Parts: sequence; C-alpha cells; structure tokens
Amino acid sequence: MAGFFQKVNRLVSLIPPGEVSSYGQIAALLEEPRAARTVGWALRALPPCSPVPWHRIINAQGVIPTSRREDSAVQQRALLEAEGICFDHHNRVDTDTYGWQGPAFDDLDTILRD
DNA sequence: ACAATGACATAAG
DNA sequence: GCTTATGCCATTG
Repeated sequence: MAGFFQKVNRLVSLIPPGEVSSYGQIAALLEEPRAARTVGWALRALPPCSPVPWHRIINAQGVIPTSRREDSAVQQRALLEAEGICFDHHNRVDTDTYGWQGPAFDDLDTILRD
C-alpha cells in the first residue's frame, strides 16, 4: 500500500535545498492535481525521522498551514531560514523565487515507475 | 463497499 | 483580506 505515499516521499525527497514546493505542485507532478489533500496526508503520515524534507512543503499561499502543530511550523520556519529562505512579515515565502521547478522527467519516471 | 479523516484548493459571501 | 462551504483524492477502520 501507501503507493501514493511512496511517490510523495520520493518526489519531496528530490526537492533541492533552498527551494520549496506546494501540495498542489506535488499532486500535479504525480499527475493528480486534485490529490493535494492526499499529499498532505502522506506527509503527515511520514515518520519523524524520515529523510523527506517535509519542511520544504508549504501550501499554495506560500504559508505554513501547520496551524494545528505550531511546533512543526516553527521548526519548519527555522529549517527553511537555515536553507536561505526568507519569510515576510506574514510568514509567507516567495514561491516565485524559492518555488521548486519540479524534477526532471527521468526522475518523474523513476518515481511513477515504481 | 461505506463512512470518516486530513499539513489542501477553489469558489462564494 | 478573512471565513465558510464544497470538491477532490487516497488511506484507514
């Protein structure tokens, strides 16, 4: 199971440092632009020690939606800042500047292939 | 197979 | 700009 989890895991793992991505973007890359919810679900289900840079995942608004987990939000903000990403006074990230452009087709094929 | 859930997205007020 | 309502999809019990 967890097929989608696997895809999301790999895809997010391909996100280079200093860049951020959104649920809609991840879902779209998985050829399911409507599965944004599932993407969030997958990330939430990730183990605390997972190698996946989940902190690089933000919503389409460029803000950290971890309203229910302020601790995580703070942690993510710190991690992102450590990667060179700057937040504005609204805790928003420049998606236009730090927005991940997505992996190469080869990588996508590798992800979707499994 | 059905109902409930969830770090979302989009539309409407 | 913010809040509420609806839709979407996959996972779990």
